[in-house]
Amino acid sequence: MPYLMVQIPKTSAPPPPAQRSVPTSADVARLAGVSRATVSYVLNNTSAVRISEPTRRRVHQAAEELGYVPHAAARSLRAGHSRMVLMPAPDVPVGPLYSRFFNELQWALSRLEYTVVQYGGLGLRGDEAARAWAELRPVAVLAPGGGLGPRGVSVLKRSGARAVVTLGPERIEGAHALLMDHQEVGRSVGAHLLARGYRRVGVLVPEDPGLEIFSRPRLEGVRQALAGTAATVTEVPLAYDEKAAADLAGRWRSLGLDAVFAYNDEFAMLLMRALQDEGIGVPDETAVVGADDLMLGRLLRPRLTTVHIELPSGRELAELVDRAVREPAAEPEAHELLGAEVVHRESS
Amino acid sequence: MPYLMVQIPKTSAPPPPAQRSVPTSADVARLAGVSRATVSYVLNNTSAVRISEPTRRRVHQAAEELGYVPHAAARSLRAGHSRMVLMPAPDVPVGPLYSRFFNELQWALSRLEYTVVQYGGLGLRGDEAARAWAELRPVAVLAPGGGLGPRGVSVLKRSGARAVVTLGPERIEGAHALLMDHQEVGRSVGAHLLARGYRRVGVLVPEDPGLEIFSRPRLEGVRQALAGTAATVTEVPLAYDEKAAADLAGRWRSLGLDAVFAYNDEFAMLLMRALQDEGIGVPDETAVVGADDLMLGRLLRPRLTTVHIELPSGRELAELVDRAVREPAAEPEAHELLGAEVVHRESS
DNA sequence: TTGAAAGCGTTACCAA
DNA sequence: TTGGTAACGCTTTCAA
Repeated sequence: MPYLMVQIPKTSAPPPPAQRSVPTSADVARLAGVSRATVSYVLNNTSAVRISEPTRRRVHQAAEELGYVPHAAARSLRAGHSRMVLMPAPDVPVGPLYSRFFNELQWALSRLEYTVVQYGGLGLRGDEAARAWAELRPVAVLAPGGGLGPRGVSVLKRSGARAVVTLGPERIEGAHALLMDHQEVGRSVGAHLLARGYRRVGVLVPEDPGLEIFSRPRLEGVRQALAGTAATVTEVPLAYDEKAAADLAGRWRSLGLDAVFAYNDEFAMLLMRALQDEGIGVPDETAVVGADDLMLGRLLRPRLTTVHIELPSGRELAELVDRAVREPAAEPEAHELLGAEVVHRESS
Repeated sequence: MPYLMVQIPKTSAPPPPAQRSVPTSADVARLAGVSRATVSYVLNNTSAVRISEPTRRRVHQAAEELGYVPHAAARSLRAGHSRMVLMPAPDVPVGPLYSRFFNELQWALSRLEYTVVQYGGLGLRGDEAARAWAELRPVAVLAPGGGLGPRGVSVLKRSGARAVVTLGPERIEGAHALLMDHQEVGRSVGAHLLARGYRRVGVLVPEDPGLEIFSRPRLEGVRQALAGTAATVTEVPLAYDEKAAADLAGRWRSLGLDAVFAYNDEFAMLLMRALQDEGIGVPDETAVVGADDLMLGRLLRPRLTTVHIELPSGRELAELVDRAVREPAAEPEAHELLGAEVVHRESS
């Protein structure tokens, strides 16, 4: 941000207080009695040039003594590129499923010598955010859909990103797409309920707006699966809150539903408890289905029917990113990578 | 690329090929027919210099047309400092409590105009990691304890970090400390169980080694609370796994415990279900206490006694970081910031 | 009001 | 085997 650059030099002019200035490769060179070039050769193990063993030692020792650490910005400025893969930090607390997936991906990218960085620019929307990311000149950007549009992708590519990969429901022009179609989750639940003879299906929709990107498609998927049948779909908003659940359970019978898709396992647990406290039998009076196949679903009584969501391994994704970086001209790939399968247990 | 510089000035007609090289402020200057300095003045709203309105417009338009985005590395290289706050990305899937805390902190730091970056260097340990972080020349580093030692702190400070803040059980020389003493969690549980007359206390310890930094102190806390009393403490390892829990429940009675602290609410749920399936009454035969005060504890029957953990607001922490950055010479502060309080429900 | 030039820390080319 | 030097993109004096 421009005004930021104006603010700083005034207020915090840096007269090194109790802090010696940061050692540079020139300092190392001086202490070792060699040139900066030699320092660079030694510290980077440049194979094109041979440096004598005594010199190497002197350089290493000098670097050690000064606590020299190379300056990444200077290096990538000089090199004209970096190995940074940027992903925006999630702005909502994210479940164990997604969290594990991200970790695996991060690990796999590290193995391929990329530096993974999660950028926490929480105020920024869409193209604003893309601009902020572009300032860091990442070699690749991995962004959840929703925020990023074709303009954002274009900004990133023009600023040197060799690969832009979106995770989300739809393809974005110019970007590789990892399609995660949560409608598929809803569809599988719809089909399951239909097959088991349920006809008046409720779908819980969390009131937290941050979850809409998941909840809307899941709802829509149920609608699709039941379209053209005798079954009806009722949207039921619910906050993740004991009181709200109890209220809902109190007027549950008036809704006249024989089954409900509870968005995910945690909401399912919340609702199921409230229904049971109200004396409503699960699954006899109302079937309950969750999603995400968390441990807790197996621990409930009745055991929770849920949707197992299969994500690809982090390694595969890391390889996609790597391929895209190496072949930036290639046509963007689109991968459908969300497998949804109902795990039938006792609650439906 | 140089040859581009040669091409343009002659024709000055920009027929944009597929993938041009990244536009710089020099390109903007050329297109707008001004100097690079002027571009910088305009784009940064430098108040010290007056630029005519027509010139401003030309510059802005040229920047827009080229899709110019400033190069953060070059900027901070020149400026000699950045506003980047670095924190290592967590290497284990982390619970909702910690996750919410981090999000809040991130948001608060953004409000103070810091750029928050989570660095995902998963292979690195201790001082290795500190070196990698130092390469990015962050103005502040916020790191969970465990990994970082005094040497790491020193590396970071020598490389220009004006504040190093650790989150963890102990103070590290030279760094500000946000002390999160999980022993306190164990102590409060120990005191609670003792007061309610339990004498043979088991403590569940997750087998996942990533959780040791939390589980060890919690166990130790229980030991402390029960030291010098007639009560005994038994360490009970358990994997987060249905089968393991069932096995444990199968030999539960042979352990001769009348109460168990289950590490956290999720393990408590796992164990409680296994005990109940085995016909072991909770709390009559064995009391169960969790920790973290998650929603799910309220939904269990019997309702789960747990430990509510109070973390400070992200805003306060952000302000501590900001203060530390502005006054790097100041004595490192240490804040005790984990409040633990037992929430008594029905399972104990 | 604008422009020329220096310099931030690196690395790579070309000489010595 | 080593050293000088230019260049990466940007901001900021100092001059015009």
